[in-house]
Amino acid sequence: MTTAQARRTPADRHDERRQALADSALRTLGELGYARASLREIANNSEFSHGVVHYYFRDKLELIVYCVREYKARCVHRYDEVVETSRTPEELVAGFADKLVETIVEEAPMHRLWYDLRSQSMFEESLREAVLQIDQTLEDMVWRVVTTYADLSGRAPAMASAVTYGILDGLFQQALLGHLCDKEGVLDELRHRVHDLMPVLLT
Amino acid sequence: MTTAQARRTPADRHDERRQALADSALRTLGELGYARASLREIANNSEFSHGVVHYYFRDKLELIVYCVREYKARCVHRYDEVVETSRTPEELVAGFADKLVETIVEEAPMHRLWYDLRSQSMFEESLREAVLQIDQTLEDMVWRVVTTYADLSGRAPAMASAVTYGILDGLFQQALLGHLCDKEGVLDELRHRVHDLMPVLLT
DNA sequence: GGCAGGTCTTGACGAGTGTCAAGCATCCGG
DNA sequence: CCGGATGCTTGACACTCGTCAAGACCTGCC
Repeated sequence: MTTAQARRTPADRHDERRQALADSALRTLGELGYARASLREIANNSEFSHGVVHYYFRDKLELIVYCVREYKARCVHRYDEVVETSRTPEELVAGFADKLVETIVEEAPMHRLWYDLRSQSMFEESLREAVLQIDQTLEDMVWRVVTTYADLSGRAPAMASAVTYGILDGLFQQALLGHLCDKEGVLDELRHRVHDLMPVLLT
Repeated sequence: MTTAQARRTPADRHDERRQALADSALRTLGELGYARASLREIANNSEFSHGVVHYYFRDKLELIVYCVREYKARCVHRYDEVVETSRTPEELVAGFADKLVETIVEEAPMHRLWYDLRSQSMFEESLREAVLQIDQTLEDMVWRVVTTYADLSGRAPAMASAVTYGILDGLFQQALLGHLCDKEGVLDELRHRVHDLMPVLLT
């Protein structure tokens, strides 16, 4: 029936457009934030007109949650390569720290959107489920880094997964804010802090 | 001239009303967040009507920045008593951890507002000055706790002030989100985590 | 009392919002 | 070549927003 037999079934086309729309939305959301990104603005930054949103999504919230889940899926394996290729603890720490800095430089809009949404979820219950799910995914991602680091070091993580994530997330958020405020040296500081901190995360 | 000689000079009355309006605004902002707290809603939760805002404040932004600065002034000495009365490191850690938990329970709306504003400042430049200033004040507050803890322990802080703040802020934010999402045991976890973490913050 | 002055309410404005229905375009099977 | 379904645009709706001007209220002084 619906198995992928033909080149491009109508349903595929539908999903493609949905995806394209979500991509545009994500760009606009990263630029303006959750509150100020209107559907008209989102549509303006895409190849569609403002009415089409309700053809592919029930309402604004469904669009945004879809976007953010997509972002999650795209972002969650950002550190996998570092984890897999590192052969020494020093190599992993260096790779991890560099990747964090690179993330801030290249994906600042996406990540300020994430912090925006997480803050909004403290007010809007309808966002909480998606936010908690994504937060868990990020925690798992960090945990993969730290457990690998522990293995390479022949030691064990000193703290629970959530604590480790909370700490690193705090530092990352601080650096992101500093970077967006044009504070000098914030990226190098983050790199050094990660280097200093990682050993502390093991027993 | 303008010295406080009379019972209540007109200028005083003016400031009192300004303050009362700011208090109402702060309550509404804590309830709805930065984006959804309209001037009408703020006025509804006060003894005034919606037009009066522009009598006491130039515009919405001036009102909000005024509110948040007031909040800062009110909140910045929250841990002073713990710092001043503790005679042993254990006492200080326990008092600090309890106070953090108490803050989440009693002042959750104010603090989600703070995180909301800090996120918004990543998008709106007009908020950054105030946000950075408040962030620094919070960092100083945490630093007072940690240096006192170090003194009582006869040791020295292991990390820079900003790192220490970033770490604790990360954990606090995580606990606040969990608390607002009705996650069980989140407050006790925070308490234990602070107990575990504080020794790590010293050399 | 009456008349300023500051204080506050009311109502309106234009701009912007999410949503949706009606209609145009485009494509595909007959 | 046609006709219907699908995809998309346009325009309108009901609403909310920040802002401000016009006037009412109120208070205190002559």
